[in-house]
Amino acid sequence: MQPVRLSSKDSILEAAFVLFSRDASASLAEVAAQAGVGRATLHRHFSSRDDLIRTLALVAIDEMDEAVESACANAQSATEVLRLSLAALIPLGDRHGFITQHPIENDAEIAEQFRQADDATREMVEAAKTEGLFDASVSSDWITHVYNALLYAGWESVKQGETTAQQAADLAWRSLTTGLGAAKP
Amino acid sequence: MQPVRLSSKDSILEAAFVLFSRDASASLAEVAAQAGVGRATLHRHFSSRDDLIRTLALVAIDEMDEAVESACANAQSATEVLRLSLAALIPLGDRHGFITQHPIENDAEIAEQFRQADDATREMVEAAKTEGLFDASVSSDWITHVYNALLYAGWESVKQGETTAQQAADLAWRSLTTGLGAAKP
DNA sequence: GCATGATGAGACAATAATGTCTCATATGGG
DNA sequence: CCCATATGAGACATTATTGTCTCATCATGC
Repeated sequence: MQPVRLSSKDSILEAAFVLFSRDASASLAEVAAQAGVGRATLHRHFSSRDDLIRTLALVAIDEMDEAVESACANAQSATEVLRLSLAALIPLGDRHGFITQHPIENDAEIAEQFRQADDATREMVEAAKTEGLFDASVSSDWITHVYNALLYAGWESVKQGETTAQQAADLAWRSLTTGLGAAKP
Repeated sequence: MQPVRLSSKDSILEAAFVLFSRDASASLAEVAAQAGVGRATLHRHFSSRDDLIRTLALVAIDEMDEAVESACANAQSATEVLRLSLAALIPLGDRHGFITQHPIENDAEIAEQFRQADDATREMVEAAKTEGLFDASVSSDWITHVYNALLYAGWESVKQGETTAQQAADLAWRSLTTGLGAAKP
């Protein structure tokens, strides 16, 4: 058994995700307290608030990329990539939320990486369209919006204890593809 | 023609919605500047930052209630209420976003009002289920999550200029009920 | 014109947040 | 045991934000 305990740096990052996704104006003192480390230790690892925020964004993007890559290693189609990615991303909903609701327009590198991730989703959506997954008459922009929105809905559902991550992923996928209407007779 | 110009107070509220939904840690100086009023004027109308945030939350809930009520005045069924509410709420997406992503747990009154609004949606969902709109085997909690998520997706789509509010409402409704899958042969 | 009320600009003080520093301690490897 | 490193606690200076105040200006209605 490896120790469950995180390093100071990771504790801080984890605590910051939790706090900042709930309240972007939380102070660094709150973050340090939540992480169970001294305020000075936080500054030893992150030179400034901006540095912390920026690191969080990079970590979030990195974790999401990694989760998607690992989940889709053996995917046989764009459809499968979308389905597996959704399942892999739902547990990272706080990371996703953090990036979307933070003013990272200032940082060119992060904005660019985030744009790339969004573009990748849109490309997958278009590939899945050619596979017959989506109605070709609906814009890929809209489908991408819905994909991201259902990602968030799944995360919310898991966070509130209503479903497991896998159940949420199944529900989100079903909602995306066939909707929630009663079965046609 | 009434003057298009808003009162100082309304200018501030509007600016605060725009800024705070993008960056919850925006300073009051930024809000005042965005509103085109002096910082002192902001404090004449709102005694403190908390007062402003609290007022924003109350206004947001109020506007959403009013929009729903007005849109659904002649609705004949729960299904219609949901459809019309969705269309009415999408243009108020910034209000909705503001409430969901702010730490208003501190204020009992606002938390209660927000909970009531959410409960009302869930009740409508359940009523619509008995009308045969939704698959009865899917939990109302999940349907409510998806409803809110699509509300947000519609707002995003409108904000980015991809669709009009009406188009977004139609897309969201279609996504909710029948999904985005290709038509079955 | 005059009074009234709202406003913008800016000075000001109080407060909160941030970033730096020191020192005592502990933890773990050698 | 000894040393190197990381840490917590807390003092401290700096900065940003917040909230108050005054005064000159402007618009509006009388």
